[in-house]
Amino acid sequence: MSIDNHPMTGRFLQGRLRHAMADREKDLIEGLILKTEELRGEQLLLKRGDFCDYSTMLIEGLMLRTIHEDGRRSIVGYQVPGDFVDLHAFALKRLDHDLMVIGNVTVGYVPHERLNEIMKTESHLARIFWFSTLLDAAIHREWIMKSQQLRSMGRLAHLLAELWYRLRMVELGSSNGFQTPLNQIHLGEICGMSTVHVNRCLRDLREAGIVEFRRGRITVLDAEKLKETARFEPSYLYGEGGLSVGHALDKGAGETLPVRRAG
Amino acid sequence: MSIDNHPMTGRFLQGRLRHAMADREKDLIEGLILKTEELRGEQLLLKRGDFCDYSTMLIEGLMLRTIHEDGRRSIVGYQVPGDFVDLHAFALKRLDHDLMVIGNVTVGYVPHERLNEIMKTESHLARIFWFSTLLDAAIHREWIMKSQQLRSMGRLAHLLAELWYRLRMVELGSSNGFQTPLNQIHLGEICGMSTVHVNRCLRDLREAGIVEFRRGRITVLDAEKLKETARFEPSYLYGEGGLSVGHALDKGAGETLPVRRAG
DNA sequence: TTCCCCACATAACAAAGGCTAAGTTGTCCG
DNA sequence: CGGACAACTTAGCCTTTGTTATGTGGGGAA
Repeated sequence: MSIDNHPMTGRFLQGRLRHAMADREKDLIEGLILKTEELRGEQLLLKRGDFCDYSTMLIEGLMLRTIHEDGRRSIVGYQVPGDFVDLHAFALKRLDHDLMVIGNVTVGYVPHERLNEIMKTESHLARIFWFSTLLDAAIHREWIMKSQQLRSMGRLAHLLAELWYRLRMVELGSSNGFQTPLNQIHLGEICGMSTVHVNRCLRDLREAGIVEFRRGRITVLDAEKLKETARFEPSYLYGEGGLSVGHALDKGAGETLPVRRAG
Repeated sequence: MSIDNHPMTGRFLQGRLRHAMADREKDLIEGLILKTEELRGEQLLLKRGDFCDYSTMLIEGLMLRTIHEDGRRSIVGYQVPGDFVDLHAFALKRLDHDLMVIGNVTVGYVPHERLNEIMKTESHLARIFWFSTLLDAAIHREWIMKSQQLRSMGRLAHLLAELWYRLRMVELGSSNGFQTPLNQIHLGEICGMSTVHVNRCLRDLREAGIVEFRRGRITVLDAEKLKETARFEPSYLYGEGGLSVGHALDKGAGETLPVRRAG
């Protein structure tokens, strides 16, 4: 297994830039976690606007980024195990959205003072951390594009495909599906559609032999059709072999290529 | 005027954290720009997946972040003067989307080797740069929420309200409107709706006495109604007086508050 | 076991928005 | 001054999606 010997942070950037970190750096990250906490059910972890001088690493379970407006909730992102969830808070100090946990969750807390110390001396790690926050932004952009281009069934399929892919990147989920604490209301809050319509689309996906949702258990019936329905193209997740190949953050990579322009 | 004596970068983080930078730091940033270029019309500046070892500061005009899929174009973000456009490329090295210029644009190029040098010695500036990329992510999240919560007229109103606000943050636009190179096709590509429907919504907005779009000239007829229709709440832009008050990136701010949790 | 509750499921109607197909207007260019 | 072109405008029809209402089913608590 590749969760190596880091029980808390072994999934951090797994499948992406984990290979670009030296063992010494992985140890440093592991040492950042001051304490861990187990939570269950659906609860608020951090509220929009709260001052915050620690960050959170998600160790087990699922977390949601939510925004409440006019009494209605939106889910603008989610995080899977291994994600450094609110590294944002380190640079922004106040979040523009809420963080919620859902299901059975284990989180690790990282005080910003420890991060500060490390960032001063470890410039490569600082870049890695920055990189990891930019991954979230890339996912945001994909969501924006999908909301513009796909009808509801495609958006729903895309969410399921992405979730499956992200879980498998960190060695969760299986080749024929995965488990999730999300219900149909959550799916609607993520895809921007009514619960009734989520249900309609799930029925269509099931009857088309693509994917089945049953009380938190997602069974992928036809991975190829799912990918097609969702127009899922995972390069935006910057996995190994994708856009990040030959990445400048790799251990010891030089940066000597000349400036060039496209077009 | 507050564009101070930095002709290229004087708008960088204006209205947000510019006040948190020392004059010495502003000089450093100004010195980053190797050369500038003027462009006009609608053209591709950087293509998805291209390797890239410089970043771009937008000095004048408008830039778009676009993603093409199945022959259809999506606009997933835009930048206004003063924005450090693809600082992302510094950390990611390859972009997951295209960058386009539109209208009459002046850009400044910043080689990554210069950025590298500065980041090593100037940890405060490094944090400022990180902060500025997180601002883009916050905007992405707001767009996601708006796409989930608002119908087409609201989304269109939100775009116009945000653009107006962001331009005014950097002392562009006026109290009753602004000029933009965007046409109704672009508006549709941003809001995820057909051009025909953009036109319908613009008519509705005009007839409701809210805002008027006429060949690149936006006239705000009733700022209050616009804000209301768009449910526009600008705190996500982290302007002065908003979420970033008492910000830890302020010059010389200490970071001594205790860890606390919300909820 | 039985009840209760929450998540899931379906139907019928209404509203929003996509698509096609024409116009119309303004601007630039010869 | 007239033609060409791009941006804008409107109408009509049809699909997608929201809304309201109501029914079903399975798991946990008493």
